[in-house]
Amino acid sequence: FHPERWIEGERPPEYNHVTDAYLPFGYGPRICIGRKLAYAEATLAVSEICPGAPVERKSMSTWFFKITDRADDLLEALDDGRLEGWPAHVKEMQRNWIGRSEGLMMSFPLSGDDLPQETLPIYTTRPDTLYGASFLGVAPDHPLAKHFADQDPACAAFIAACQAQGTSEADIEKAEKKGFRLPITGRHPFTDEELPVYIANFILMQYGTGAIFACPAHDQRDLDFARKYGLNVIPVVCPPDADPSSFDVGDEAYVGPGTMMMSGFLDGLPAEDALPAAIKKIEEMGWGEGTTNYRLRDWGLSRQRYWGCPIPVIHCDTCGVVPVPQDQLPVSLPPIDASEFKTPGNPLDRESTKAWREVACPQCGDLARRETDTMDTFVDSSWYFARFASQPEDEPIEKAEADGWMPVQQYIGGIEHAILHLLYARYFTRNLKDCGYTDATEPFTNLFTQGMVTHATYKDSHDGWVFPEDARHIDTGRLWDETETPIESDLVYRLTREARDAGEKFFSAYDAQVSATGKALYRESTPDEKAYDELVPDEFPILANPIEKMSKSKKNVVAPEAIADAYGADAARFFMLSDSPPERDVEWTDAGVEGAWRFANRVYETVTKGEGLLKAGGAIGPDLSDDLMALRRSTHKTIAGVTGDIEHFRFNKAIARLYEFLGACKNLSSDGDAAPVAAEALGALTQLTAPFMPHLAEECWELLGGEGLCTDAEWPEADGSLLTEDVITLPVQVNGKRRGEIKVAADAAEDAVKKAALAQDDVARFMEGKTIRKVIVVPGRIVNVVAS
RNA sequence: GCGGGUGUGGCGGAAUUGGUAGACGCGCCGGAUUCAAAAUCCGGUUCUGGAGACAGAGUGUCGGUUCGAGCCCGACCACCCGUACCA
Repeated sequence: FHPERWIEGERPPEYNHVTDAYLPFGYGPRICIGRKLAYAEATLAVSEICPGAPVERKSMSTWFFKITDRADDLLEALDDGRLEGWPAHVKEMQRNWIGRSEGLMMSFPLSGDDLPQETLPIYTTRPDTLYGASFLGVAPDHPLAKHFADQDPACAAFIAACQAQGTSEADIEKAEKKGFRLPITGRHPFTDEELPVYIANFILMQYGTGAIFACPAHDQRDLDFARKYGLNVIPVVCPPDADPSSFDVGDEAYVGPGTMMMSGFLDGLPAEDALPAAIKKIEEMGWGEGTTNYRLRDWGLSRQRYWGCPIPVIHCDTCGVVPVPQDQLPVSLPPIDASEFKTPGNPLDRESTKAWREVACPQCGDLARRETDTMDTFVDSSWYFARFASQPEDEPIEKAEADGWMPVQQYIGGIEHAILHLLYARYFTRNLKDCGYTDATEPFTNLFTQGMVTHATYKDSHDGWVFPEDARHIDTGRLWDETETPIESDLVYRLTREARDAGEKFFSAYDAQVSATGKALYRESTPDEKAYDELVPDEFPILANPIEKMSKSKKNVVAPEAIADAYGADAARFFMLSDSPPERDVEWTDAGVEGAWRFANRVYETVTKGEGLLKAGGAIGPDLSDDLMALRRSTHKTIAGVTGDIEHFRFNKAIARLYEFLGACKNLSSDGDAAPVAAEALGALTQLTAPFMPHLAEECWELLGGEGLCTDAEWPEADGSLLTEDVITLPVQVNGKRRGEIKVAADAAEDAVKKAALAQDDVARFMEGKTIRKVIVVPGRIVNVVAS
């Protein structure tokens, strides 16, 4: 990102969420688009103008990427090994999002007066149940519905009612199935029966054709609808364990496998065979064909706002949509006054930007207009990695250069990007490949989804959020109401007096139900003690709420500056890495940071004991005492362990090892023979700590007299011969329960180990009066004696 | 409803992938130091019984496989995330 290209000015408040989420201020208009790539984008965009685009739009078109054209490949790559380095759950989410289904697209011939169309195309995944059809349905915003709404006020009213309740989530949950009967019918392909046609509120225009045939016996929604309007319910699939002559559905549609019945030529077939048979028949009759349908929809990339990358096309009355010529790219946004943001709508459509908008058509030279829509920010994030791989930013991507880096070996991001960003990036990379910019099809070989930082939240009794640092914990307290039942909350906290004095929000009285009595708000000590405490008048109870993702509105963020001042940036980083595995959320706690801070101090103190040792040098002697050998083993085990843990993203485990190793270094001596051993240990401690506490490590490095920067020093390597012990401790089990342990040479023969195990006192004690059936020796691991 | 995931001490989490369950940290308890406190250091800390050595139980529940199961298999329960009148 090039700061010199940012636009100076005030951040428009209504675009807060955009700038917060993705971009440094003003990044949009000058996004670093290579000229050639921008041209490719324009071409892709121009080639597809959505036929069903809403017409109310001010600008002349709505721009889509035809991501559905690549749905199959995007789906297949999830399973064919190209994304082996991705977490299974992310792949599963993408699979669901693409939502491929095999089915039948067919048309029912319509009869009735004043028909706007002769047939009604529908989509179904259950053509096997066609004989169970009892009505046809269309979405409220289906063209057919609109046609009749124009003539019939009742119909129009029904549609309006559907649209009014449509979006509210709470409504959808309990929404009743509702329908409106149209004065037309559709002819059944197999039975020639005339089926009634309804507008139904549960049909979505966006999916399939926005129309269905309904088989109430085998679809719950259809059944609910049929029961309400007294329509036929004809079971055509009989469950394996049911009697076909008497099988009927009650209020629950049967969706399982079974045998076809009441289904003419399909009778007796298993449902899974009936499905292709029905499709084949419909195809032979010429009424429709088997198709694949996707839940995935095309990617609408145009946004009616100023902050975004301009879509580089020009609209000409004569030539139509014309791409901006390459030598005029990138298209820059016109500078505008900050006051333009105070009115809703896109400033690019206003009088003030007319001079920018009106340009000569690149083809005929007549007066034409620039596209005023800008791109979805997801467009930018879909290919930035390729841009980084080939610089400079105002030159086209150089394929050879890009392929030197692409695909990204390790991508790290939050789970919130599991679908949109990661799918768009995969799609875009395929486009880049087709345009000849890279050979990669998949952008990210390995994906790691890290967790978020969460923090406790607190609320006062008026539901106001309270800063965690203002909550003083009373760990023995619990809130009770007058009848002595615990109030739904955990422990009691009180707003500190300091916070209140500083003007922090607080409430004047606790819940009326409690404070009416003027006492008994909490009690200290154990629940079986009946002594209640009065509230201290100037302290106020607040309640702990769920631990949540840090958010300014919930007041549970921590200020990085404050943490850095109090504990240092190293401690904050160290704590976050140490507490949880990185794919999980970390709960931020002050106590945790303090622990990290203590560790930092202890490391520094320990290293002080070895001041100058690295500079002094000196070889490690051949005959070391047991203690020194033990320290060396510990050093090298830690090197091996931490290195492996870092490679596998197990930072919390790496840090646990560092704590352990610090304990081992605690009493080291740095005299005589011990000096080189101490130097080795402290040098390793410093280097292994460096990735987590870089500043501390550099201090320690200097103290030890290391050369240059710790960061630049070669990573320590573990000596394999020091990773194993000569004498090992083996646990001994009797019948699977641990009863004792023995010390044996690491390379002891099995017989010797058996002998030692059976001779062990505790083991012998548990075998008294028993016969040994078997002795299992797992070398280096365990001995199990089976006796009865 | 569907899809995915997770269940281990008071808490965050370890467990070499079938081999000593609870590493390490937080918290808590005890001790040292201090006139006192904070800080620091040392020790303890799964539960039950026992002064103790020790014994018994124990990884959401029930069952199975195995010399041996937190880990594998079957059934269930709970919670979390995603998603939805997707025909």
